[in-house]
Amino acid sequence: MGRNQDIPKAVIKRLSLYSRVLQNLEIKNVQKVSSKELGELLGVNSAQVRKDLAYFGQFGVPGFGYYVSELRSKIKKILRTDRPLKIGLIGVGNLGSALLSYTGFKKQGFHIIAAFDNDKRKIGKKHSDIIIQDIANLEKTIKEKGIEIIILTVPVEKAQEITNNVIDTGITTILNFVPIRLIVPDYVRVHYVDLSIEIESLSYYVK
Amino acid sequence: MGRNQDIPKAVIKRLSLYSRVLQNLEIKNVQKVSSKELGELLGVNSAQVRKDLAYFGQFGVPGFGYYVSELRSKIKKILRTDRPLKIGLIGVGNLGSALLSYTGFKKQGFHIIAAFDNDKRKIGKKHSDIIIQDIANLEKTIKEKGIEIIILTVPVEKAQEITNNVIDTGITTILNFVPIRLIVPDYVRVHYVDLSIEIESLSYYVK
DNA sequence: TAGATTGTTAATCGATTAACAATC
DNA sequence: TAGATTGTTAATCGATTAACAATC
Repeated sequence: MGRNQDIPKAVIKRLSLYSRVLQNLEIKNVQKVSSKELGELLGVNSAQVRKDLAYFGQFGVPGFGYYVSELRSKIKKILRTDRPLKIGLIGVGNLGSALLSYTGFKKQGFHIIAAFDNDKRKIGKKHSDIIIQDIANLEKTIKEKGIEIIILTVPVEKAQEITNNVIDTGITTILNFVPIRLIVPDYVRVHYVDLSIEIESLSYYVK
Repeated sequence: MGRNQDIPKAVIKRLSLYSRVLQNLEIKNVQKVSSKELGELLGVNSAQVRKDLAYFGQFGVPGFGYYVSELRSKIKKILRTDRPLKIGLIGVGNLGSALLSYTGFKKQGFHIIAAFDNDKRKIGKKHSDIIIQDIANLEKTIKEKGIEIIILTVPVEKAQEITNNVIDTGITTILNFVPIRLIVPDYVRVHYVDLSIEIESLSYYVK
């Protein structure tokens, strides 16, 4: 399972961006694209596009460029988004319930298939086609449904404890919206989305 | 107004993180902190902490460290979050309304003071203490209320057009949740929060 | 074939880390 | 004073970009 840990995180993020741009080109029925064009659409250098792809193999035709849909499907395979991703969400508060109903995920083929909370008033209620479950069922449901990624939108005070529980179930990939640095073992990957930090660092650039 | 454009974006983001960690230390009544301790709390090298701060001046006491609350207030001054930030939000859909009621912003002292939509059914309705306004009033309200930052949560198809309108009002800082690269003049700063890209790049690390 | 663009190596650039004199 | 930690310069590391032979 230990996949090439040595590929820079920035490369993986750009791969996702390439994938989306290629999707847009596909919709427009564009057949071919060069690294130069792809780079321009994303604001990155053409050499970087080629180098990013070179980490994973050879996908282009010298003198020609890349076949749009072929490249896209290969990138999706690399990212493993060539199949439905099984996502669970913990903490159905403001942000959590917004993410549950966020159509942007569905558009990209990402489906949240389970949601958990500890609030008795929420448990059992239906939200965007899924029934909110008691967090006590976390391990059972994660295993039954084969959930691979957990989105964390719980209160700060509970975040570390719940993270520990999540890791105990065998989950290794977490998207954390809670403004706290989680302590996790090396093999667990946490990506942080910190809305306040985004605002605060934008503030510096206010004219 | 042209502030030091040459300070790396990563430094500004870390500054926001330092600020939050210092806030937590303040709450715990910790008086002093060294660059080593601060670095450990954030997973960065102590030399980096010192170097980041050195961009802006000398804040420490050799042989001693930094006074927690003094350092924090100086960082807040640099980031200009030592005063209430005036934020407007455009697009009161799922994500937009979640951000309106997101308590995390308020906790950090960031207040969304205006929200806009073009849906007649939403306009005039109250949401988290603010009345949703017609987007036709964008320029007027931004100027009247002195809004400095715009959060964009509109549908993809309208994002570029609305961005153009926003820029026409004189706004130069945008937090964009719409999964599209916005075309803006050089003096405008756009930060992107792209939830699908976060999921897609996490997918690569699924075991 | 001539033209174009890839894949890849070498050069450059920038950011991170180490080291240490200055100093509290 | 001795010990500790800053601020800053120099060394290292890694990522980006340029250049070009290979090749369609």
